[in-house]
Amino acid sequence: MGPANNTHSDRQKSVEKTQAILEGAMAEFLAHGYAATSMDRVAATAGVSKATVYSHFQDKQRLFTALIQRLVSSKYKTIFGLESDQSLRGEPKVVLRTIAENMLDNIQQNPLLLSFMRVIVGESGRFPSLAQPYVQHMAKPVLELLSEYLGSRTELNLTDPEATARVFIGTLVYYVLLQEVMHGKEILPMERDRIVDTLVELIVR
Amino acid sequence: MGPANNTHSDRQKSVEKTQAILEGAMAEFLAHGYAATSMDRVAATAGVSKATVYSHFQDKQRLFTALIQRLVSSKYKTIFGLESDQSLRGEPKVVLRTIAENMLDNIQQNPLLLSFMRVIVGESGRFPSLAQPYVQHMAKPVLELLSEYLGSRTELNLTDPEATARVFIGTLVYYVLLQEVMHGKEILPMERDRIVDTLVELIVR
DNA sequence: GTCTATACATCGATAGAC
DNA sequence: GTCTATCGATGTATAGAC
Repeated sequence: MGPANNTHSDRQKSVEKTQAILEGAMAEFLAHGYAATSMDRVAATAGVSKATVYSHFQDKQRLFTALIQRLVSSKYKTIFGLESDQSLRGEPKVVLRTIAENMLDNIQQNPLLLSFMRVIVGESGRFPSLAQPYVQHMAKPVLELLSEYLGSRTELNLTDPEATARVFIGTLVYYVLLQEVMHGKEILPMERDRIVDTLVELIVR
Repeated sequence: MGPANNTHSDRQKSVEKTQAILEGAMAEFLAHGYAATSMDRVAATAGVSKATVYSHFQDKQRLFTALIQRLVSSKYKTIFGLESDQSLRGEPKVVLRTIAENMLDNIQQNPLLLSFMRVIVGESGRFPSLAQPYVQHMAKPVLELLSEYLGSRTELNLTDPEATARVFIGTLVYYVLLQEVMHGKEILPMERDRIVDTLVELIVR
Protein backbone atom coordinates (compact mmCIF):
# COMPACT_ATOMS: atom_id res chain seq x y z
CA MET A 1 0.00 0.00 0.00
CA GLY A 2 2.57 2.53 -1.12
CA PRO A 3 1.81 5.99 -2.42
CA ALA A 4 2.34 4.83 -6.02
CA ASN A 5 -0.35 2.15 -5.75
CA ASN A 6 -3.25 4.27 -6.95
CA THR A 7 -4.82 1.93 -9.47
CA HIS A 8 -8.14 3.61 -8.89
CA SER A 9 -9.67 6.82 -7.73
CA ASP A 10 -7.31 9.45 -6.36
CA ARG A 11 -10.37 11.33 -5.26
CA GLN A 12 -10.92 8.76 -2.58
CA LYS A 13 -7.41 9.24 -1.29
CA SER A 14 -7.95 12.97 -1.26
CA VAL A 15 -10.82 12.84 1.18
CA GLU A 16 -8.78 10.60 3.44
CA LYS A 17 -6.01 13.18 3.40
CA THR A 18 -8.53 15.89 4.20
CA GLN A 19 -9.61 13.91 7.22
CA ALA A 20 -6.00 13.35 8.28
CA ILE A 21 -5.24 17.05 7.94
CA LEU A 22 -8.24 18.00 10.04
CA GLU A 23 -7.22 15.53 12.71
CA GLY A 24 -3.68 16.90 12.75
CA ALA A 25 -5.05 20.42 12.87
CA MET A 26 -7.28 19.49 15.80
CA ALA A 27 -4.38 18.08 17.80
CA GLU A 28 -2.18 21.10 17.18
CA PHE A 29 -4.67 23.95 17.38
CA LEU A 30 -6.34 22.59 20.52
CA ALA A 31 -2.97 22.06 22.19
CA HIS A 32 -1.30 25.36 21.28
CA GLY A 33 -3.97 27.80 20.14
CA TYR A 34 -4.11 29.53 16.77
CA ALA A 35 -1.03 31.76 16.72
CA ALA A 36 1.35 29.27 18.34
CA THR A 37 0.46 26.50 15.91
CA SER A 38 2.62 26.19 12.79
CA MET A 39 1.51 24.70 9.51
CA ASP A 40 4.67 22.58 9.59
CA ARG A 41 3.53 20.89 12.77
CA VAL A 42 0.02 20.40 11.42
CA ALA A 43 1.43 18.74 8.33
CA ALA A 44 3.77 16.54 10.37
CA THR A 45 1.04 15.47 12.78
CA ALA A 46 -1.28 14.75 9.87
CA GLY A 47 1.42 12.70 8.14
CA VAL A 48 1.38 14.72 4.92
CA SER A 49 3.52 17.44 3.40
CA LYS A 50 2.86 21.11 4.00
CA ALA A 51 2.05 21.62 0.32
CA THR A 52 -0.70 19.04 0.62
CA VAL A 53 -2.21 20.95 3.51
CA TYR A 54 -2.28 24.08 1.37
CA SER A 55 -3.81 22.20 -1.54
CA HIS A 56 -6.76 21.25 0.68
CA PHE A 57 -7.13 24.50 2.61
CA GLN A 58 -6.27 27.89 1.15
CA ASP A 59 -4.49 29.24 4.22
CA LYS A 60 -4.06 28.92 7.97
CA GLN A 61 -7.13 30.95 8.87
CA ARG A 62 -9.42 28.87 6.67
CA LEU A 63 -8.04 25.62 8.06
CA PHE A 64 -8.61 26.84 11.61
CA THR A 65 -12.09 28.07 10.75
CA ALA A 66 -13.01 24.80 9.04
CA LEU A 67 -11.79 22.83 12.04
CA ILE A 68 -13.65 24.83 14.67
CA GLN A 69 -16.87 24.90 12.67
CA ARG A 70 -16.65 21.15 12.26
CA LEU A 71 -16.12 20.66 15.99
CA VAL A 72 -18.96 23.02 16.83
CA SER A 73 -21.56 21.63 14.46
CA SER A 74 -21.08 17.91 14.88
CA LYS A 75 -19.09 16.06 17.46
CA TYR A 76 -19.33 18.29 20.46
CA LYS A 77 -23.08 18.65 20.43
CA THR A 78 -23.23 15.91 22.99
CA ILE A 79 -21.33 17.86 25.60
CA PHE A 80 -24.30 18.33 27.81
CA GLY A 81 -25.84 14.94 27.14
CA LEU A 82 -28.95 16.80 26.13
CA GLU A 83 -29.55 15.60 22.59
CA SER A 84 -33.02 14.20 22.91
CA ASP A 85 -36.00 14.81 25.14
CA GLN A 86 -35.87 11.23 26.35
CA SER A 87 -33.73 12.18 29.31
CA LEU A 88 -36.28 14.71 30.49
CA ARG A 89 -38.74 12.22 32.00
CA GLY A 90 -39.16 11.81 35.72
CA GLU A 91 -39.20 14.13 38.70
CA PRO A 92 -37.59 17.52 38.02
CA LYS A 93 -35.27 16.97 40.96
CA VAL A 94 -33.92 13.82 39.32
CA VAL A 95 -33.91 15.22 35.79
CA LEU A 96 -31.92 18.30 36.73
CA ARG A 97 -29.44 16.27 38.71
CA THR A 98 -28.96 13.89 35.79
CA ILE A 99 -28.40 16.73 33.33
CA ALA A 100 -25.78 18.32 35.57
CA GLU A 101 -23.96 15.08 36.25
CA ASN A 102 -23.95 14.08 32.57
CA MET A 103 -22.47 17.42 31.63
CA LEU A 104 -19.75 17.24 34.27
CA ASP A 105 -19.00 13.62 33.43
CA ASN A 106 -18.58 14.32 29.73
CA ILE A 107 -16.17 17.14 30.38
CA GLN A 108 -14.17 15.35 33.04
CA GLN A 109 -13.63 12.29 30.88
CA ASN A 110 -12.68 14.26 27.77
CA PRO A 111 -9.65 16.52 28.28
CA LEU A 112 -9.92 17.83 24.73
CA LEU A 113 -13.04 19.70 25.79
CA LEU A 114 -10.97 21.71 28.24
CA SER A 115 -8.55 22.61 25.45
CA PHE A 116 -11.51 23.47 23.25
CA MET A 117 -12.84 25.87 25.90
CA ARG A 118 -9.44 27.54 26.18
CA VAL A 119 -9.15 27.99 22.44
CA ILE A 120 -12.70 29.15 21.74
CA VAL A 121 -12.51 31.74 24.54
CA GLY A 122 -8.91 32.74 23.87
CA GLU A 123 -9.47 33.34 20.16
CA SER A 124 -12.90 34.95 20.52
CA GLY A 125 -11.35 38.41 20.23
CA ARG A 126 -9.66 37.87 16.90
CA PHE A 127 -12.18 35.34 15.59
CA PRO A 128 -15.65 36.62 16.45
CA SER A 129 -16.78 34.69 13.39
CA LEU A 130 -15.98 31.51 15.31
CA ALA A 131 -17.35 32.56 18.68
CA GLN A 132 -20.77 33.17 17.17
CA PRO A 133 -21.23 29.68 15.70
CA TYR A 134 -20.27 28.39 19.13
CA VAL A 135 -23.04 30.45 20.70
CA GLN A 136 -25.47 29.55 17.93
CA HIS A 137 -24.92 25.78 17.81
CA MET A 138 -23.66 24.86 21.28
CA ALA A 139 -24.85 27.32 23.91
CA LYS A 140 -28.19 28.29 22.36
CA PRO A 141 -29.70 24.80 21.85
CA VAL A 142 -28.80 23.76 25.38
CA LEU A 143 -30.20 26.91 26.96
CA GLU A 144 -33.37 26.72 24.89
CA LEU A 145 -34.01 23.06 25.65
CA LEU A 146 -33.47 23.61 29.35
CA SER A 147 -35.59 26.78 29.35
CA GLU A 148 -38.41 24.94 27.64
CA TYR A 149 -38.23 22.14 30.19
CA LEU A 150 -38.11 24.47 33.18
CA GLY A 151 -41.04 26.45 31.78
CA SER A 152 -43.11 23.33 31.16
CA ARG A 153 -42.87 22.13 34.75
CA THR A 154 -45.39 24.57 36.17
CA GLU A 155 -45.11 23.03 39.62
CA LEU A 156 -41.64 24.64 39.90
CA ASN A 157 -43.32 28.06 39.92
CA LEU A 158 -40.38 29.75 38.19
CA THR A 159 -40.95 33.39 37.29
CA ASP A 160 -38.25 33.37 34.59
CA PRO A 161 -37.34 29.94 33.18
CA GLU A 162 -34.92 31.39 30.62
CA ALA A 163 -32.90 33.22 33.22
CA THR A 164 -33.04 30.19 35.50
CA ALA A 165 -31.54 28.07 32.73
CA ARG A 166 -28.68 30.56 32.58
CA VAL A 167 -28.13 30.17 36.31
CA PHE A 168 -28.04 26.40 35.92
CA ILE A 169 -25.67 26.20 32.95
CA GLY A 170 -23.60 29.16 34.13
CA THR A 171 -22.91 27.58 37.50
CA LEU A 172 -21.74 24.35 35.89
CA VAL A 173 -19.59 26.06 33.25
CA TYR A 174 -17.96 28.29 35.86
CA TYR A 175 -17.31 25.29 38.06
CA VAL A 176 -15.46 23.51 35.26
CA LEU A 177 -13.72 26.71 34.24
CA LEU A 178 -12.37 27.39 37.71
CA GLN A 179 -11.56 23.84 38.80
CA GLU A 180 -10.25 22.31 35.57
CA VAL A 181 -9.49 24.93 32.96
CA MET A 182 -7.87 27.38 35.39
CA HIS A 183 -6.31 24.64 37.53
CA GLY A 184 -8.13 25.80 40.67
CA LYS A 185 -8.83 22.29 41.94
CA GLU A 186 -6.08 22.23 44.57
CA ILE A 187 -6.24 25.89 45.58
CA LEU A 188 -10.00 26.10 45.84
CA PRO A 189 -11.37 22.58 46.27
CA MET A 190 -15.09 21.95 45.95
CA GLU A 191 -16.84 18.63 45.53
CA ARG A 192 -19.06 18.59 42.50
CA ASP A 193 -21.93 17.04 44.48
CA ARG A 194 -22.16 20.17 46.58
CA ILE A 195 -22.58 22.27 43.44
CA VAL A 196 -25.22 19.95 42.00
CA ASP A 197 -27.07 19.60 45.33
CA THR A 198 -27.19 23.35 45.81
CA LEU A 199 -28.33 24.00 42.27
CA VAL A 200 -31.15 21.49 42.48
CA GLU A 201 -32.16 22.68 45.92
CA LEU A 202 -32.34 26.32 44.80
CA ILE A 203 -34.44 25.60 41.72
CA VAL A 204 -36.72 22.79 42.91
CA ARG A 205 -38.80 23.58 45.98
CA MET B 1 9.71 63.62 45.23
CA GLY B 2 8.85 63.98 41.56
CA PRO B 3 10.35 62.04 38.73
CA ALA B 4 11.97 65.22 37.32
CA ASN B 5 13.83 65.89 40.55
CA ASN B 6 16.73 63.61 39.77
CA THR B 7 19.83 65.63 38.93
CA HIS B 8 21.42 62.74 37.15
CA SER B 9 20.16 59.51 38.59
CA ASP B 10 19.72 57.04 35.78
CA ARG B 11 18.13 54.62 38.17
CA GLN B 12 15.11 56.85 38.34
CA LYS B 13 14.82 56.94 34.57
CA SER B 14 15.02 53.17 34.52
CA VAL B 15 11.93 52.66 36.60
CA GLU B 16 10.02 54.99 34.31
CA LYS B 17 11.04 52.87 31.35
CA THR B 18 10.02 49.78 33.24
CA GLN B 19 6.58 51.28 33.70
CA ALA B 20 6.37 52.27 30.03
CA ILE B 21 7.37 48.78 28.96
CA LEU B 22 4.73 47.19 31.18
CA GLU B 23 2.09 49.52 29.78
CA GLY B 24 3.11 48.69 26.23
CA ALA B 25 3.12 45.01 27.09
CA MET B 26 -0.36 45.30 28.58
CA ALA B 27 -1.77 46.93 25.45
CA GLU B 28 -0.23 44.35 23.13
CA PHE B 29 -0.65 41.15 25.14
CA LEU B 30 -4.26 41.91 26.07
CA ALA B 31 -5.10 42.78 22.49
CA HIS B 32 -3.38 39.89 20.71
CA GLY B 33 -2.61 37.20 23.30
CA TYR B 34 0.81 35.80 24.10
CA ALA B 35 1.93 34.07 20.91
CA ALA B 36 0.61 36.70 18.48
CA THR B 37 2.36 39.55 20.29
CA SER B 38 5.83 40.48 19.06
CA MET B 39 8.50 42.12 21.15
CA ASP B 40 8.92 44.66 18.34
CA ARG B 41 5.36 45.86 18.84
CA VAL B 42 5.75 45.93 22.60
CA ALA B 43 8.87 48.09 22.25
CA ALA B 44 7.17 50.38 19.75
CA THR B 45 4.05 50.82 21.88
CA ALA B 46 6.20 51.46 24.94
CA GLY B 47 8.24 54.03 23.03
CA VAL B 48 11.60 52.36 23.68
CA SER B 49 13.94 50.14 21.70
CA LYS B 50 13.68 46.41 21.72
CA ALA B 51 17.08 46.10 23.41
CA THR B 52 15.78 48.20 26.29
CA VAL B 53 12.89 45.82 26.74
CA TYR B 54 15.34 42.93 26.99
CA SER B 55 17.51 44.82 29.45
CA HIS B 56 14.53 45.13 31.82
CA PHE B 57 12.99 41.69 31.28
CA GLN B 58 15.06 38.65 30.43
CA ASP B 59 12.74 37.28 27.77
CA LYS B 60 9.21 37.29 26.41
CA GLN B 61 7.87 34.75 28.88
CA ARG B 62 9.13 36.68 31.89
CA LEU B 63 7.71 39.93 30.59
CA PHE B 64 4.33 38.29 30.08
CA THR B 65 4.46 36.66 33.50
CA ALA B 66 5.42 39.91 35.21
CA LEU B 67 2.59 41.74 33.48
CA ILE B 68 -0.12 39.23 34.35
CA GLN B 69 1.01 38.90 37.96
CA ARG B 70 0.95 42.66 38.29
CA LEU B 71 -2.56 42.85 36.85
CA VAL B 72 -3.75 40.04 39.08
CA SER B 73 -2.31 41.27 42.35
CA SER B 74 -3.08 44.97 42.18
CA LYS B 75 -5.29 46.80 39.78
CA TYR B 76 -7.94 44.29 38.97
CA LYS B 77 -8.82 43.39 42.52
CA THR B 78 -11.72 45.82 42.31
CA ILE B 79 -13.47 43.88 39.57
CA PHE B 80 -16.27 42.77 41.77
CA GLY B 81 -16.50 45.95 43.82
CA LEU B 82 -16.08 43.78 46.85
CA GLU B 83 -12.99 45.24 48.48
CA SER B 84 -14.38 46.08 51.89
CA ASP B 85 -17.20 44.87 54.05
CA GLN B 86 -18.79 48.27 54.00
CA SER B 87 -20.99 47.36 51.08
CA LEU B 88 -22.39 44.37 52.93
CA ARG B 89 -24.79 46.32 55.14
CA GLY B 90 -28.54 46.25 54.63
CA GLU B 91 -31.08 43.65 53.60
CA PRO B 92 -29.55 40.62 51.86
CA LYS B 93 -31.84 41.17 48.92
CA VAL B 94 -30.38 44.64 48.42
CA VAL B 95 -26.81 43.65 49.20
CA LEU B 96 -26.77 40.77 46.70
CA ARG B 97 -28.33 42.92 44.02
CA THR B 98 -25.74 45.62 44.60
CA ILE B 99 -22.86 43.18 44.41
CA ALA B 100 -24.15 41.73 41.13
CA GLU B 101 -24.76 45.13 39.56
CA ASN B 102 -21.38 46.50 40.64
CA MET B 103 -19.64 43.53 39.12
CA LEU B 104 -21.51 43.78 35.83
CA ASP B 105 -21.02 47.56 35.74
CA ASN B 106 -17.27 47.31 36.25
CA ILE B 107 -16.90 44.81 33.45
CA GLN B 108 -19.19 46.56 31.01
CA GLN B 109 -17.42 49.89 31.42
CA ASN B 110 -13.93 48.41 31.13
CA PRO B 111 -13.36 46.57 27.84
CA LEU B 112 -9.83 45.62 28.91
CA LEU B 113 -11.37 43.23 31.41
CA LEU B 114 -12.92 41.28 28.55
CA SER B 115 -9.52 41.03 26.89
CA PHE B 116 -8.03 39.99 30.21
CA MET B 117 -10.56 37.17 30.52
CA ARG B 118 -9.76 35.97 27.00
CA VAL B 119 -6.02 35.97 27.68
CA ILE B 120 -6.08 34.39 31.14
CA VAL B 121 -8.36 31.58 29.92
CA GLY B 122 -6.69 31.19 26.55
CA GLU B 123 -3.19 30.90 27.99
CA SER B 124 -4.15 28.81 31.01
CA GLY B 125 -3.02 25.67 29.24
CA ARG B 126 0.53 26.77 28.53
CA PHE B 127 0.80 29.04 31.57
CA PRO B 128 -0.71 27.20 34.52
CA SER B 129 1.68 29.25 36.63
CA LEU B 130 -0.42 32.30 35.71
CA ALA B 131 -3.83 30.72 36.02
CA GLN B 132 -3.17 29.78 39.62
CA PRO B 133 -2.35 33.31 40.86
CA TYR B 134 -5.57 34.34 39.18
CA VAL B 135 -7.50 31.77 41.18
CA GLN B 136 -5.57 32.61 44.34
CA HIS B 137 -5.84 36.40 44.24
CA MET B 138 -8.95 37.11 42.23
CA ALA B 139 -11.46 34.26 42.39
CA LYS B 140 -10.69 33.01 45.89
CA PRO B 141 -11.07 36.27 47.85
CA VAL B 142 -14.36 37.05 46.17
CA LEU B 143 -15.80 33.59 46.73
CA GLU B 144 -14.63 33.55 50.35
CA LEU B 145 -16.02 36.97 51.16
CA LEU B 146 -19.36 36.12 49.59
CA SER B 147 -19.45 32.72 51.29
CA GLU B 148 -18.80 34.32 54.64
CA TYR B 149 -21.57 36.81 54.08
CA LEU B 150 -24.08 34.22 52.92
CA GLY B 151 -23.22 32.02 55.90
CA SER B 152 -23.56 34.86 58.37
CA ARG B 153 -27.11 35.69 57.32
CA THR B 154 -28.75 32.78 59.08
CA GLU B 155 -32.22 33.98 58.05
CA LEU B 156 -31.37 32.84 54.50
CA ASN B 157 -31.34 29.24 55.74
CA LEU B 158 -28.72 28.18 53.22
CA THR B 159 -27.51 24.61 53.59
CA ASP B 160 -24.23 25.30 51.73
CA PRO B 161 -23.12 28.95 51.60
CA GLU B 162 -19.86 28.14 49.82
CA ALA B 163 -21.58 26.33 46.98
CA THR B 164 -24.24 29.05 46.85
CA ALA B 165 -21.50 31.64 46.37
CA ARG B 166 -20.29 29.61 43.40
CA VAL B 167 -23.77 29.66 41.92
CA PHE B 168 -23.92 33.43 42.34
CA ILE B 169 -20.50 34.28 40.88
CA GLY B 170 -20.69 31.53 38.27
CA THR B 171 -23.97 32.81 36.88
CA LEU B 172 -22.58 36.33 36.54
CA VAL B 173 -19.27 35.24 35.01
CA TYR B 174 -21.05 32.99 32.51
CA TYR B 175 -23.43 35.80 31.61
CA VAL B 176 -20.51 38.12 30.79
CA LEU B 177 -18.66 35.31 29.05
CA LEU B 178 -21.55 34.45 26.76
CA GLN B 179 -22.88 37.95 26.05
CA GLU B 180 -19.69 39.99 25.83
CA VAL B 181 -16.62 37.78 25.53
CA MET B 182 -18.20 35.36 23.07
CA HIS B 183 -20.26 38.03 21.29
CA GLY B 184 -23.54 36.31 22.07
CA LYS B 185 -25.45 39.53 22.77
CA GLU B 186 -27.28 39.67 19.45
CA ILE B 187 -27.77 35.94 18.93
CA LEU B 188 -28.93 35.19 22.46
CA PRO B 189 -30.18 38.43 24.03
CA MET B 190 -30.88 38.54 27.74
CA GLU B 191 -31.38 41.62 29.89
CA ARG B 192 -29.05 41.67 32.83
CA ASP B 193 -31.86 42.60 35.21
CA ARG B 194 -33.51 39.24 34.53
CA ILE B 195 -30.32 37.46 35.55
CA VAL B 196 -29.93 39.54 38.72
CA ASP B 197 -33.61 39.27 39.64
CA THR B 198 -33.60 35.50 39.21
CA LEU B 199 -30.40 35.08 41.17
CA VAL B 200 -31.66 37.14 44.12
CA GLU B 201 -35.04 35.45 44.01
CA LEU B 202 -33.52 31.97 44.11
CA ILE B 203 -31.19 32.72 47.02
CA VAL B 204 -33.29 35.04 49.17
CA ARG B 205 -36.68 33.71 50.21
C1' DG C 1 21.10 52.46 30.21
C1' DT C 2 19.74 52.99 25.77
C1' DC C 3 20.25 52.91 21.13
C1' DT C 4 21.06 50.85 15.94
C1' DA C 5 22.21 47.00 13.46
C1' DT C 6 22.22 42.33 12.94
C1' DA C 7 22.50 37.15 13.76
C1' DC C 8 19.84 33.15 13.52
C1' DA C 9 15.55 30.45 13.57
C1' DT C 10 11.04 29.78 12.09
C1' DC C 11 6.96 31.28 10.04
C1' DG C 12 3.23 31.16 6.04
C1' DA C 13 2.96 30.24 1.49
C1' DT C 14 4.54 28.71 -3.30
C1' DA C 15 7.27 26.65 -7.47
C1' DG C 16 8.32 22.84 -9.98
C1' DA C 17 9.28 17.73 -10.39
C1' DC C 18 6.80 13.44 -10.66
C1' DG D 1 -2.49 15.14 -5.91
C1' DT D 2 1.49 14.93 -3.49
C1' DC D 3 6.02 15.60 -2.79
C1' DT D 4 10.88 18.28 -1.92
C1' DA D 5 13.03 22.50 -1.93
C1' DT D 6 12.86 27.21 -1.31
C1' DC D 7 11.42 32.24 -1.03
C1' DG D 8 10.51 36.39 1.53
C1' DA D 9 8.88 38.10 5.82
C1' DT D 10 8.99 38.20 10.52
C1' DG D 11 10.10 36.36 15.08
C1' DT D 12 13.30 36.29 19.46
C1' DA D 13 17.36 37.61 21.19
C1' DT D 14 22.05 39.79 21.23
C1' DA D 15 26.53 42.62 19.97
C1' DG D 16 28.65 46.75 20.03
C1' DA D 17 28.60 51.95 19.76
C1' DC D 18 27.60 55.90 22.68
